[in-house]
This record gives sequence, structure tokens and C-alpha cells, in this order.
Amino acid sequence: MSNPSTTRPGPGPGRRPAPDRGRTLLGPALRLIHTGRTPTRSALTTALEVTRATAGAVAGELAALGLVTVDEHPIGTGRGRPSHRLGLAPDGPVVLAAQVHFDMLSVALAGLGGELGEAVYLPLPAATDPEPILATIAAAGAALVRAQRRRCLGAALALPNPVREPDGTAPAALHFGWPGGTPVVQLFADAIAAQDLGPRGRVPLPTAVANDANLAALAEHRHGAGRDARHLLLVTSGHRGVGGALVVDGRLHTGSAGLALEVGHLTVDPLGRPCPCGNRGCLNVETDPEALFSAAGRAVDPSRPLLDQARELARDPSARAAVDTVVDRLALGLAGLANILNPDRIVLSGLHQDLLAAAPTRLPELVARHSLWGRCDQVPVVAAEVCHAGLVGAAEFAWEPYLRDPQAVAG
Amino acid sequence: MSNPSTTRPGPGPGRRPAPDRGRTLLGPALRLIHTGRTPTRSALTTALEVTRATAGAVAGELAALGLVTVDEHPIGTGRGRPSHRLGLAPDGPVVLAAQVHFDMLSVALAGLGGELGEAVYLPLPAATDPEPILATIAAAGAALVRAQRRRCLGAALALPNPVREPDGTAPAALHFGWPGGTPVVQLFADAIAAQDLGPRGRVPLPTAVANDANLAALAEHRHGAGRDARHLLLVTSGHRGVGGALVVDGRLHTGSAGLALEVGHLTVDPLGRPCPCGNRGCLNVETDPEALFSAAGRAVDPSRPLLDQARELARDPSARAAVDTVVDRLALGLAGLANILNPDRIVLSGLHQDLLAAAPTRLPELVARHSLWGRCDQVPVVAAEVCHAGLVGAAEFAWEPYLRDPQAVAG
DNA sequence: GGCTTTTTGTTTAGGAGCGGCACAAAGTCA
DNA sequence: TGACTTTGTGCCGCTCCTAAACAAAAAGCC
Repeated sequence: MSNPSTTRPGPGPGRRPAPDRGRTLLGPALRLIHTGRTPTRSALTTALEVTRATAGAVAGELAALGLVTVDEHPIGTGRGRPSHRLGLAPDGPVVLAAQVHFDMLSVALAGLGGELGEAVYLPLPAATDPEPILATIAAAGAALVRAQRRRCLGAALALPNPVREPDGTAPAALHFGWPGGTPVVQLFADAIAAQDLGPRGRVPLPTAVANDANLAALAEHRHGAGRDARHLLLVTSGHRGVGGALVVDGRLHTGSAGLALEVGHLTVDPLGRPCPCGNRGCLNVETDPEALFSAAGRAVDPSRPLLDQARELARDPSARAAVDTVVDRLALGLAGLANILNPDRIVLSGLHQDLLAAAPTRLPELVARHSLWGRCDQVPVVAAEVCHAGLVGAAEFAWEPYLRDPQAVAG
Repeated sequence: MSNPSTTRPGPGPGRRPAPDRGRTLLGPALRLIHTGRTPTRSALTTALEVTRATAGAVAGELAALGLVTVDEHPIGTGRGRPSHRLGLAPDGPVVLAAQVHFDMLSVALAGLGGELGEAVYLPLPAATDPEPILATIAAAGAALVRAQRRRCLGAALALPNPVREPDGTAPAALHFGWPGGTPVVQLFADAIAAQDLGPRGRVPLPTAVANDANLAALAEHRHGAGRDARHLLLVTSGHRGVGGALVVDGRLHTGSAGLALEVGHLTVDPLGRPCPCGNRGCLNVETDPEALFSAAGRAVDPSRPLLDQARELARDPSARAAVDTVVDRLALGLAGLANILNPDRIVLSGLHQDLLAAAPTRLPELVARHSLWGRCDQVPVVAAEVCHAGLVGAAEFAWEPYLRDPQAVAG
């Protein structure tokens, strides 16, 4: 042999089936079927811009991998030979999707297609250290997989705080007190590995952890209000503070260290409320649930979740003035983001979704007025559509390697 | 024939040489050589992760296209058979790069490799309507091409204002009074077409127009301070106002309508100077040349270019306090952008470059202190390195189709 | 200086992936 | 019933790449 060190050890002769180039059509084809855009092989032909022969072969291969089914009965749409609908195999493999919420945990199985199985909700364990929480999630997930006797291909977890790349730590403290720097990616991988869910026993499942806003954006982009948007900005207000996420050309923009779209400290009211960051009038403190209550001069019922109360208040006509105040601040923040990111569409979730419902014309108009983009085009500000977007997004994240290379399902 | 309407009319049988997939290695290989990363065929082998056979074939094909040369003499680097350096053909084809500046025009020819030919500077014509300006540029470019007897493959123009996509208009008025909505892309294409520079006579040259900050970012990313950065943020202050640009994974992020990175209206001083946009303390008015003069309490000499004077003032030790004030505002703006975009690196140009030189530790420290990213990692804030970055970036833009598919050079 | 070792470049054979084409299948329309 | 339209498939060939062997050009060792 001449010198094997520089000759790449390919898996046999022929065209390279390398990480990203071999079988270039299989991934795009599965992605199209997954997002419900190509009901038939004929639609695949046009969407992928290939010949019918190739589209047929690709569909056949996806079916052979157990991912796609070809409907028995044809669907008649006018003239010509009728097509057979391409569907996702109902008994195909699944992934584990999990989410850490403010006050609970949720876990579900998900096949392709963006539909979740029934979600399991768990209270936070008494010890809110990382290990017991992640162990609880992994155990619940393993129970689901075993009970439903499905093949599990991966797991992903949505966390309510940023996840730093590439080391996989949570840089800021979670609200229930995990220290900054907690290696959440590794801990979750360990928790899943301990459940021994690998397809052939000892092979550890691929796992991933990401911020919940990012995953929600992914879910909305693939299956919700962000479909067909090239650049999608999602802004959400949860229990406390504001989260953002950006999808660029179908892929999450998480920045160089996973810390992009930390939009909470945009200044939206120079004379506003003080923010822990030291400034005044940050988006975080001006458009979160507390800000709405403060603007309305109402008291919070400490016995009920703050976010739920705030969403009710946003729908309360008697709080109109307060809603408008907060909407104005939000619009300024969104306009600032629009000037920087110029997305196709802005999707609002959480409390912001209710603020949009309460001010369906005022909010987009203000965004348009305060952004260069808005002075050129209509600015589509829309409400989120996906239920359990965090879980659905986690499922997307876990499926991602297989959407890139469906043949990995066979490995 | 069965039905040619759905069967794509490919250019002959065989593996598809379609827009983006045919000859997948040729483009990446040329790009590596173009950015000076692969001096030899052996380096191509490792960079492209292909076999030596393939790298050799690719290099040979690029040489056959007249783009790449293989050095006569080997370069000895230790043991083994020495390599021959891969260079860019000195007599290869060129593109036309042009820029509209505040008070003049510039035009240059550029081959691959990021080096400009000698630039020609032209005063603005008496009539500052779009047509005469663009005609002046096209005529000067055509004269260069003819004088140097080079084959010209395309032309690109850098403009000091945003270019709206997909219609190719300038949404805001240029400072010398072009009306908003001017179809600059079409007008430039017409001006170039009128010069009849096509390789075989009547074929019009491909042309492009883009914002100068965007093009500068492209230039810095490929050939300057942004090399090896995955996500690069460039911020620049020109004669008036602030421009920004973002390169994501090697490609410009211009947003859905080309209006991204309009960073000038970030609030950086809630009680600051009024901005034409209606707010106070926008980055535009707080960190532009006038702001520095205002902070220093100095008078501007109306007989000299404002930007030049401001850059001198930034270097003047006696203006220390004023510089620090403006630096503080700039740092706040950069931190805001870092929180949203989380780039790998921030490159400063124009006046901001001098502000960084005047406050080489204060500025990065403040950016770090006010951004989540800065609290996790070092924030590299660096000065621009490319001379005539607008022209170099325009050349990159014009070369882009050929870097994607080098075989287009032959067409 | 001859030998081996190391690294680079080239030649040859062959395989994977996809297009073109012809044909078959399954419906609608007149 | 037959013409037409649209969808799906089998076969062949082309292109782009890999693997493997060979050739070339240096350094290192004796």
C-alpha cells in the first residue's frame, strides 16, 4: 500500500458515501415527506428536480429503510394515472423528546411528521439538582419506549436557558438553581446511556440538548406558523424574561457559542423599569408577565402560575391600556430585531402571542413603522401554531441526523 | 417521447451537472486556492477530504480552465517528494469591481486571490442622477478591460446604502439625492451591457450590486481580519451613520429583503442625541464622526472630508475623554449586537477602527461586560485589515458564481 | 553512493448515483 | 372503444469519484 495515512479509508469503492455527499437525494426527499410537502412520488420528482425514475428509486429506498409507506389505494386527481400517497410509516422508529419546564418535566415519543405521541408530565423531583431531574426524564422516556415497543433512534431535551457550544454547558443558572457551567449535554447523554435504549443493546443513543426557544422556532418552521419562511424569527415570553430564536435557511442560527438571540436586553424604553443587567427598560423587564401586571396595576395571585394569569390578563378588555403599553414596548423590540435580522416572518409565542391577539393591527403597524423593512414591505407578525412546541422542536432536533442521512437509520 | 414537460431537460446523459450539484469539488477547490489556504495539491487532498487522484484531477481541470497554475519549481518542505505550489493564473480572467463613495467613484479590475489591480478614482459627474454615475463607472471599467486586454467575467458595484431584494432597488435615498426605489441593479446592468464587454461580443456580463458594508464584510472574511471566523460581524462608521454586515457560515446574511444589519438605530444612550428616526441615542448619531466632534467640543473644518478629520481626532490624545465617551456608546451597541448574533469575531472599520485603536482594551472589555457571550468567552474585537474593502468585496461578489461553479468560466 | 523511507503525483479499473429513454400502467375524456 | 394524459419502472450509459498500484522526487541512514 502506498500510504494509508493520507488516503482516506472509504467504505469501499465507488462514489463516496461520505458524511454529507453520498446519497444526496435521500435526505432532502425524507425532509420533504417529513414536512408534508410531497404527498406523492410525482411531487417528489418536481420538488427535487429529478427524473421520475430517480424519485421512484429514492421513495423505494426510504420505504426499504422502514421510514416511508406507499399507500395502497391511489388518489385520483383528475386526468392521468393516479398517484399513490407517500406517508410516514406509523410503526417506524421514534425519538425521545423531553422538556424541562418552569415547574415540571414533559416527555414524549415522536415519529417523523411532527406529530407527538401522548406526552407524559412529571413533577419536578424533590431534589432539583441536574442528575435526579435528568434521570427522571430518562427513566420516563425509557418506560415509554419499552411500553410501546418502538425502536428509539435518539433523544433530545429542551431547556429553558441557553446551552453553550461547543462544550455543552448551561452558562446561566436555571431558575431552580443549577450552577452556571453545568455540563447539561454530557449529563443528559449519561442519563440516557444509563437506560440502555440503544437499538442493539450497548450502542449509546445519540442525544442532544438545546434551548427551548430555539427548538420552538425549529418546530414552527417545520410544522407551524413558520412554514415556507426562509428566515424566521421567533420571540416568546415565558414565565420570566424573553427568549428569541432565528432560523436561517432552514437551520437554527445559534451563533458561535450557542448564545445568539439573547434578545432580552434590547432597550425598548429608555426611562423604563430597571433590569438586573444594570440598564433600564430592557425587553426582558418591559414585556414579561410581571410588566403587564405592573402596567395594569393589578396584583398577581401567588397561588397560580404567573404566565397563565398574564395570558388571561392580556385577553381582558378592561386591561386595554396596559396591554397597549406593553405592546408598544414589544413592537419597539421587534422592530429593532427586524432591523438587524430582517426575517421573512416573526412568530410570537407565550405571552407575546396573546399580546398579538389583543392588538392584531397595532403591533404589526408599530413594528413596521419603526423598522426600515417595515417601510418597504409588509411585516408578517403571526402567532405560534404548534402545540408543545418545545417537545416538537426537541423531536426535530433528535431526528436531524436522520433527516440529513436517512441511511443512518439502518446503522 | 413520454412526456418531456415533467422530465427535466438535462444537458445530456450521465450524472447531473445541475446548477448546484455537478462537479461538487471544483468550486470548493477553487475557493480554497482563492483564499490562499491550499498552496499545493497535497493540501487540497486533506482540505477536501478526497484522494490524491481526485485532488490532482481537480487541480488539472482548474488549470485547464485557465484559472490555476502549477508552479514549475517544487517547494521543498522536509522529506518526501516536494510539492508544486498552486497559484492563480496571473493572466486569467478578471472581474470589474466598482464603488460609489461619498464624494467619488472608484473602479478596478480584480483577478482571483483578493488582489486588486490598480484602482481608478473618478470624481462624481456633475449630474448625480443614477444614469450618468453608472455610465461613468461602466465606461471607466470598460476602458480598463480594453487597455489591459483581459477577459472580463462579470461586474459588481458597492453602494453606500442598502439594496433591497429581490427587486434590486435602493429603498432609501442616497446622500446625493437618488430617490428611494431607484432600480440600481437594473440600471447598473444596463450601463455595463451598453459597454459590450461580453466575452463573445453580445452576451451581457453578469452584474451585481450590493451594500458596501456587506461587501466589506465579505472581503474581510475571505482575505482579512475575518479569516477562519464562522460568523463574522462587521460594523463600520463612514461619513455619516453606521453600517453593519454579517457573514454566516461563509455567506452574507442579508435577510429576506436585503435589509438586515441596519444597525444604526440600536439605542445606546437613552438620554442621547436625537436621531432623525424619532428616538434618542441611536448608534447612528452616537458613534458617527459628528458625535465624536460634538463630544470633544471641537469644530469641523468644512473644507476637508469629515471622516478623515474624525479619524485624526480619534488618534488625538488630547481628545481622550471624548473618545472614551463615544467608545462607551459603541461598546453598548456592539454588545447588543453580540447578544443577538453571537458572532465569532467583530471587525471594526471606518471611524470605529480608530476608536478601537484608541481604546484597545476598554472597548472589548465593555463589550464583554455587557453581553452574555462576553461573560463566557473572550470577545475578539479586531480592526479591519483589507484596503479598499468595498472594491475587494465587490470583486468577491462578482467572482461568486465562478467560485460556485468554475466551469462557468468556460461558458 | 546505494539503500530505505517518506511524501507526492499519476494511471487504471471499477462502482455508486443519477439522467435519458422506452415502455407499461391506470386513470379521464370524447 | 380509443385517444390522451399522467405516473411508475427497467435498462443503459455517463459522470464523478475511490481504491490500488505504480512512478517520482526528495531526505535519512549506512
